[in-house]
Amino acid sequence: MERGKASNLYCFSLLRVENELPPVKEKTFVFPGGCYYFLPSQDRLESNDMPSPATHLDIAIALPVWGTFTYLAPPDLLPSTVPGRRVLVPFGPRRVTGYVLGPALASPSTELKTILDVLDTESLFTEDMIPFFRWIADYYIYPLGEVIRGALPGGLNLYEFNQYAITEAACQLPDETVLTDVEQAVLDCLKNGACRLKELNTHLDRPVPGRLLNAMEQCGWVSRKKTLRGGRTRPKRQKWVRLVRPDIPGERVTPQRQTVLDALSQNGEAPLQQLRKVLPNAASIVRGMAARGFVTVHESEAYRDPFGEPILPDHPPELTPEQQQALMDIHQAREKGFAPILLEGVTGSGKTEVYLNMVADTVARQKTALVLVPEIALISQMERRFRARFGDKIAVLHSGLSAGERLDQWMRILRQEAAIVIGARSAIFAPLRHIGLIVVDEEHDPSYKQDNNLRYNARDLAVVRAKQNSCPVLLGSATPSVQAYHNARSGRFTHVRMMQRVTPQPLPEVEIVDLAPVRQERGLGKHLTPELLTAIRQTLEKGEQALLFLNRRGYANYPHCAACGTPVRCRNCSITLTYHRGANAYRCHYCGHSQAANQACTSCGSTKLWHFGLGTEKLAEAMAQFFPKARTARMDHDTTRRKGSLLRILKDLQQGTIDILIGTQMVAKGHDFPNITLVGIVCADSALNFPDFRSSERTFQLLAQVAGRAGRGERPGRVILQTYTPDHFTITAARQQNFQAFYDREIQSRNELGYPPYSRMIQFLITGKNRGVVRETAENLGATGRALLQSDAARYRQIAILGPVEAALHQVAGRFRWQLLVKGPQSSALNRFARHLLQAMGPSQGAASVKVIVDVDPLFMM
DNA sequence: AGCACGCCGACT
DNA sequence: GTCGGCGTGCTC
Repeated sequence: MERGKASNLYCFSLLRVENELPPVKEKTFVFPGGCYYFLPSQDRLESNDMPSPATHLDIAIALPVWGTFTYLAPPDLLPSTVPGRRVLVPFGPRRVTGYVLGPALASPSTELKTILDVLDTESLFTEDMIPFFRWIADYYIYPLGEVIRGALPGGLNLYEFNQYAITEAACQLPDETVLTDVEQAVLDCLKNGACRLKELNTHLDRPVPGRLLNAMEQCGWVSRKKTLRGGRTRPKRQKWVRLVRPDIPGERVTPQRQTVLDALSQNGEAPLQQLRKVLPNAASIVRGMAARGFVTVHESEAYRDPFGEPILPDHPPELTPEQQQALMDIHQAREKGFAPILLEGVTGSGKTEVYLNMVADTVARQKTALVLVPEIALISQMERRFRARFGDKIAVLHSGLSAGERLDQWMRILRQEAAIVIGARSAIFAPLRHIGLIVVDEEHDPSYKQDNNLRYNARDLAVVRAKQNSCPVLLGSATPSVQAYHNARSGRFTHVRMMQRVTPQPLPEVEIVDLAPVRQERGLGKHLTPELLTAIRQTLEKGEQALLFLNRRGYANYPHCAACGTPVRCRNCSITLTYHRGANAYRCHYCGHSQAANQACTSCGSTKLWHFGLGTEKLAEAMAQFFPKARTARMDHDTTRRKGSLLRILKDLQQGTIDILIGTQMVAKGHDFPNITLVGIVCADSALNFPDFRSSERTFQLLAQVAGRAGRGERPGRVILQTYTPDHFTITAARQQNFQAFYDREIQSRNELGYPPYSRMIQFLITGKNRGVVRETAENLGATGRALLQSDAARYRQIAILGPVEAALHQVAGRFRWQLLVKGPQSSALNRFARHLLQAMGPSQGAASVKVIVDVDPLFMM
């Protein structure tokens, strides 16, 4: 209990980190590989107690640099330097974008520079988000300016670069001028237009030394100009045409003009865009009419609309007693202000209706609500239900939006034109004011974890943001994460349960089929047992739908030479390629590398290649063979990449034009498939043996979720689960859909091994193109860390270092990977140790070509 | 991140 | 002797 208390993933102890971390007073330094480290600017702050004048502002720079910077606001700009707005500031030799955080607390001893311009007329984030950003920067050990830049819509910032152009003189050089190859190449390239040094490098396909350009500048061949770039994302301006008078004496009303007048007669005004639809040359007609006084034209900001067709309003259904009870429990918990609540509800128990109810209540209290959904695919479903209930109060934020649409949604939220935000993990940064509720649907879903740049977990941040805003946060799942459940069990989270389905159907019956007897079969018989095939046949005969789950896309994942057995490997990664029959190509699912499939074995030259291993593509083909009359469809990353294709599949499924749906984990995620009565899990344990302590947890969640897709409609469901390890506790618990049984077993082993939630972890991922140097740096990091533990044994008493080891995927996209794991019961001490270690590594101890990535609370450790 | 500077080894 | 590679430090 004691240890559990300290180790909790997002309990209050984590929320204290902010205060526990004293400003660290070491010097700034850059970590090997430019992966910046350390540390805040406090060390250069004067220790005088004088508050700085009101003209001194605290600015976060939108670059990977540590600390914030103090700038002077000139009198004319001072009134507009409001927190949340962006400013253009001189930074070293160039001008860059910064974010106003507020007045500076103290002044640095160096001479201050002055803000050059304010880039926004309204703030891009609210003032109460600043502590949130600071918390994130501290906790995830990431530069504050980069945190903010990542949170805001992209493509807004301005940065200055040197831009080089060819001069007149260089164009008319006398023939006898002797130029080196590089010089000639540079001049030739610049003849196509001025560009940056970086662009020059890519054009010429070799690094051009900056000094060469300086020399060429001296000769008068090239000129250098500092140029601002960026700011490509902008609000959309729309032209409106307004009717002034329909007839003017002496002016002819031509048929075309009449068309315009008719179009305007209804509302008195219309967007020019709309007039174009009835009159293709409306622009020129309108221009003439405006000149003669028929109409006026004005511009205003327009929102780009990411929503699809309009939706009919719906009425809240009558709640089940269980839902009513859940709502009462939630309301009771929210009395306290901040209240983390785990809503554990079996698949089909109607959690969404509870969310809708809570959001309605929140909006009625004049507060706003944030709803997080794991994937874009699920957002459209959630969005439709919310729009049916709340109309245009909804804003959406996800990666499927264009940069412009994203900006527009952002501004609607800021201007309080949308009180409810639905989005994927990045929506945790939505600039809502007066947040009254945060909902995290499918709380356990690993896609809440961002796995590049700032490696945050939106579910954890939801709890932090709720805490900072004193509001409830509702984490919903049928298969809660071990961490969340642990919190619920220990009383830190309010635990609300819904264990019955809304429909009359009970949870489906799960039959386990052992794959061992068919292991020796050749071809498809290895993967498809008679039991499964019979069940599919019976389902089809009854005119019902079947879902086959196979967590592997493509055709075959183990292509190899028939003659010598050499597998077809990715040239950039330590992995075999997957054969995709549709594209007739081998593809790497890690780096995206693709090569044509008509190639010979690299080892023996044989052109006969076998495509072993079963992917969704091959499974779909097999179903077409076994059941020629059945209509099959695939739902995976490959078939849903195009916008709208997922909706198409879902619609076909609903209309009954699909009999067998084959899908990857995508089908496990919360979709409502009312007519599916059979779920076949082709291989339940494919993910069970991953070298990751969470593999059981993920497997259980996946199996229970997929099984939950069966029998959500009128007829009862049935699940066939094929496995090589029928006795594994994960499989038996998934069979009964008994989360409790799974959890009891899993939490015990976590405790014994000291894994989360009984400890916290920070992973250092060391990558680089030179295998030896990566290894050296990793070993160096480990040795430095161990030395540090010894030198400050009292402070770091409970911290353990694991590794370094070569990563399970030891090469991805041409970069070799090593990892080092640090583990300890307290997040604050661990955080401090990680910073200390990075700092101790110093800039000289690792080659610059090696990057060290810090991953706090890592989720995947491959 | 991008820029400037300064150190080395390999060439005229 | 320089040229040009690259590592290092700094940005209010």
